[in-house]
Amino acid sequence: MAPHPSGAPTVQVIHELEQPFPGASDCEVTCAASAPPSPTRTPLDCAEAEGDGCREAPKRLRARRGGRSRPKSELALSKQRRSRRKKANDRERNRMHNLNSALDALRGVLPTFPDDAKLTKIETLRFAHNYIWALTQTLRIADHSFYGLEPPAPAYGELGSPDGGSAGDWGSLYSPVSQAGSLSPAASLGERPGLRGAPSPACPHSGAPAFADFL
DNA sequence: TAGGCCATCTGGTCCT
DNA sequence: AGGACCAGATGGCCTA
Repeated sequence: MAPHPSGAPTVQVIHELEQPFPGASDCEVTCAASAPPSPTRTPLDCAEAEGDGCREAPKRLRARRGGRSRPKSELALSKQRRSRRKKANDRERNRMHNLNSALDALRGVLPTFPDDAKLTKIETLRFAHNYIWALTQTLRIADHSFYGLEPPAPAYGELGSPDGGSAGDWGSLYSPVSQAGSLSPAASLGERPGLRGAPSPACPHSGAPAFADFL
């Protein structure tokens, strides 16, 4: 279901899975920077072709009027502007690649089947949110049963899962418990044919190794 | 064909 | 001044 942009540059994340927070290093950003020119059209080209279209006009006037020093010709300024824009575009592209790398790393540690369709960005975030919540609940319950204590009051809000599922219920990760507009990954996963048949609620991870395990 | 998802560009804003 | 971050716009790809 989730689209796999064929033209888009592939993000390498395998090595990052071993890092606490992949993509955090500037080196990596720099490395990514040398990658892939845009596979699609570049509006910059259009802008260049149009020669700083009418959108730029007011700013140009401002620059001309307010310039403390204006040793540069219009041509030089235009060149400088384009150069700066190009650099900003590169940085923005790298920033987004970096963000996607982190997202891919996150996908890698979430319990899904290898042949499942790739989680979309929003699904990944929602799933991670619930997954963390469920793990927390499990830990808490295990803790208290070990010490023979009464189950504690829910820590996350008053009751239930972040999405409104029942507390401590692994199934809440995978079953559609959410109301419309909730953050539940389950809801969206349930809607996706490729993602049906979730891991066993009793042991989510053992039944579904992360993608990274198969790489 | 419509709708979802995505990558990219772009201009604005804030921060260093 | 320059970089980071953000949100809006745009267009491509894919699936139902």
